[in-house]
Amino acid sequence: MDAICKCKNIDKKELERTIEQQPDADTIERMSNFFSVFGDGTRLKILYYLSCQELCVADLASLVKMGQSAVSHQLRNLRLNRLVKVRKEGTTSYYSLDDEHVQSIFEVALEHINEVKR
Amino acid sequence: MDAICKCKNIDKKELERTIEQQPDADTIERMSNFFSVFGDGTRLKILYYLSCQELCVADLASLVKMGQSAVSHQLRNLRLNRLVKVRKEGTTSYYSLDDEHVQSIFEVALEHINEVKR
DNA sequence: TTAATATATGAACAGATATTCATATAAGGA
DNA sequence: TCCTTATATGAATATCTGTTCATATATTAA
Repeated sequence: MDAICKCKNIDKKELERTIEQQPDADTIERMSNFFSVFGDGTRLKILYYLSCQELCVADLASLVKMGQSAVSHQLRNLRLNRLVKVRKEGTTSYYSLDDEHVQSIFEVALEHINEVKR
Repeated sequence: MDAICKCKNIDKKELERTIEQQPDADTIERMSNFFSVFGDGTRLKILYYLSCQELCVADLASLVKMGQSAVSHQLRNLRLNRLVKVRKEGTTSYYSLDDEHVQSIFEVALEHINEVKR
């Protein structure tokens, strides 16, 4: 503990609790991975559009003004992270949200950026 | 609109509303930027430790098991994004959280990754 | 079967990002 | 003043990530 805390003014009892209760490496990795998914404009737009209604790849591509391939890659990312799901009908794939947390995540982020508006 | 929606089964009235109400480019950029900050394990750990108590750079470095420089760079990032603030005392800098959303953000993320546990 | 359409995916490339290293700044003590 | 300590920061580097391009797969129509 001495090796860890060289500063005065630090509550060492509190620090012990902090270390005991710290999230394990796996949790940290899952969390950072989860947030990284939201850390890209294209994916945010896709999630926004899908929060309104189910849409096919071609429509999403024209909505986000990006190539079909790029959108398809991003949808794969979102699918692997369990944020969207697919429904196939003939050759077209209809995507929709697969997580009810997306809305609340968006709300907290909007609160933050609105407070920080410079 | 025809150029946008080539698929059947799409509610075009809803699509119009979706486009009208879509967040502007600036908002999208701020949001993705905000989430990117949380998309890194080192920063997540720092935020966790600071959610327990104010800490100096050296202590944070030994807690996250990383060099002083790396931590300092990340603290700068967090500071620029208004997530932490500094208090100087002599040569040491004490960092603490500067945003009450951090807790709620963490909670939503934990809910998600706990549901997705594979 | 052949052609057309919708989507998926591997490879390549460009741009972004985290860490390290070296060094600068700045305060306090000897 | 000189030395030590705590932190900050610019540059370099290695890694990661998003997009594009080319192509594969699969379904439907002719």
